[in-house]
Amino acid sequence: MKLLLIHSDYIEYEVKTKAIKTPEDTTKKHDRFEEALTVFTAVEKIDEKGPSQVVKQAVEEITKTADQLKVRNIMLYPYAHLSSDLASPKKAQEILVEIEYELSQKNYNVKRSPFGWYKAFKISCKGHPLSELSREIIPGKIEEENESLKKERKLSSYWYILTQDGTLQDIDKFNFKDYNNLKKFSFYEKEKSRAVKGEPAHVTLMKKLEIADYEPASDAGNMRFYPKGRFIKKLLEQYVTRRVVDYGGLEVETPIMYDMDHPTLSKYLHRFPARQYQIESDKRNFFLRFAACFGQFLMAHDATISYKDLPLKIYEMTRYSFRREQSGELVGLRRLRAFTMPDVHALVSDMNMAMDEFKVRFDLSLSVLQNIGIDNSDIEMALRTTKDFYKENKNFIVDLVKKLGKPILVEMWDKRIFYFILKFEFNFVDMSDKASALSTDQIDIENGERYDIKFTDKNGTQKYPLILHCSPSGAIERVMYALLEKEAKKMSKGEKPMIPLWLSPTQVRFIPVGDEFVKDCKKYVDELNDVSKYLYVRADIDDREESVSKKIREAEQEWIPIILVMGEKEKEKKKFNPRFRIKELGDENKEYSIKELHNLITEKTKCYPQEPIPMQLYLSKKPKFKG
RNA sequence: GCCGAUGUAGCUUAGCCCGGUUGAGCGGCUGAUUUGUAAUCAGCAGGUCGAGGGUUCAACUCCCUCCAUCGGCUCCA
Repeated sequence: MKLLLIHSDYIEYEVKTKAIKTPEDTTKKHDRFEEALTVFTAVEKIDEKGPSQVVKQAVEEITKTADQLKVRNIMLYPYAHLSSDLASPKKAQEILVEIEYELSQKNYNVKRSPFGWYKAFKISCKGHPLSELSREIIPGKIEEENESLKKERKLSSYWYILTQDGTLQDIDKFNFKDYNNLKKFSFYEKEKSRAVKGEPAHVTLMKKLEIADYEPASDAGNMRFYPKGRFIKKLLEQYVTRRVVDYGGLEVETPIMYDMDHPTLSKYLHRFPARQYQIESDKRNFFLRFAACFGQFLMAHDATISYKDLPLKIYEMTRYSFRREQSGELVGLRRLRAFTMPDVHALVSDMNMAMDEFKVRFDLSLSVLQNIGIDNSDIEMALRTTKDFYKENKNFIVDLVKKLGKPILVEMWDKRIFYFILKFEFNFVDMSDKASALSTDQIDIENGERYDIKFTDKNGTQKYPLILHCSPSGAIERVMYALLEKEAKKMSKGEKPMIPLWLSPTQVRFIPVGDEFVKDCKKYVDELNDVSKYLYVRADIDDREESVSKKIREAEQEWIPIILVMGEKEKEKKKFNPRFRIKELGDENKEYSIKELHNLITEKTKCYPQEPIPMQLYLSKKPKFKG
């Protein structure tokens, strides 16, 4: 709804001719109001979604202004020309009558000029700074509708556990004995003594390891990343992007903000009006994207696509996507208001192609997570679909469960409520028994048409494609959260935590026993990187004037995977007795030459992105970002 | 957003119940030590006690409001 409020000496009108087919009945052809706040109003299309909300917000705005101006007289004046996207006359009139009623209940003297007529009017504006105000009202939460949607979903939603052999069991009947995490995920149940655990494990770790931190100068849920955190995030981004490009994704870049009034977007947008950041720029309003869908769909809308081009895969690593989650929901790297999200859509011709592609992307997601360092035992799968789809495609679905190799949670609806017909998620269950989705893929059967995306089929006819939405890893920050929580679990069992070798900012630390060995360390660091110009071994040197044991202690606390002490012995033999953080890395009782260490490391990291060390070579020149 | 808890130096924290010039460890700086596989020693600097208001002769301490963080709830296309 658009409002134009004018503090007037008087407002006067005269009814002339009909402006619409069935205008409001009126006997009064002429009226005048002295010392009134004249409120020109235009009810818009989107107001129809939440009429009661709009009335409430409009009344608030009007009374606020009236009280400020100390005015008791209010003239409501329908004025269609304030907007180009008007509500139906019937609805508009209802809303205006409702506003009139509410205002009169609050003891204002209210007049309303008749709806649907051309009128001549005269107005005298007082002209002081507050005398002319315009307001835009967008219905807030569409509460009633959300409620009913929720209820409907609850009523028609059924929960099962599906095992590899294809048995579908009611969730209450399933024996969870060997499936503790699935149980936690399925019931999201509370364990006995959870009182006052302090902040989540990964939050403590992300600060301690100088990965990421809260930024008080920004909005909550917008993080700062220190050099080490940025580095880990960069490598994850690169790795996921590489895998999607190998799969055939065409990487694009699209804007982070979009016009709220764009006809296609606004429909989609107003289903979830309370969730975006909004930006006002000149006279236009923009929202920050909450997914990569818009940009890619708008691009696909303008593209010329043949059936031969399908499946067509479009990809973007969104830095960032924005969602204004409720403040209480935000936690560390798990749930943010600004996050980095890989999003690959696939346009397909029909359901058969959709299902084939779904399988491919299922494998891709599983493999991406595994290679990152999150394997099958760390995740629980959920699958959501309708009863009919399940019945018709049972074998297809059971095949997915076989691939995962353990039972999954299934949610089924009587009829389709959302835009997708089939969706899978891989969920991570953390130290506090919270579950969060990582990878996901959906078969969307609505948005091809909604965005008017077309392809030409064999016969030359134009068709709407189905669209798959996939994030093969989930949000990158959330992947970091999962990796940290996974290590926290290890720590609680008394095991040493470690960032996967390919992600460790420092892989090797040299500790010279005295000043005179610093230059030898430098020589070896260079040697480690001279073997190949395409493979990096990230090494640094602790040249500070501290005791050897203190330097080792600190390297251990920094989770450095390989620690090498450099002294007379090593200089002579050209061999090291490394401290390996975990036994999978190497044998502590063996001596290693630089060449052997190089091979050991690159063997484990060569299929991952290669980047040099993101920090100073010498620890004496490294600042502390935290603590 | 709702309910509860917390906020003291860059970090971790003592003091607050019962009002009377904030105390320490780590880190930083300076000096000594030149170190062989998880903390070398000494000195120095560093605090509008989250912000604003109130009560009081006097507030880190008691009261109110706000902000931030944590936990729970709700929520998570």
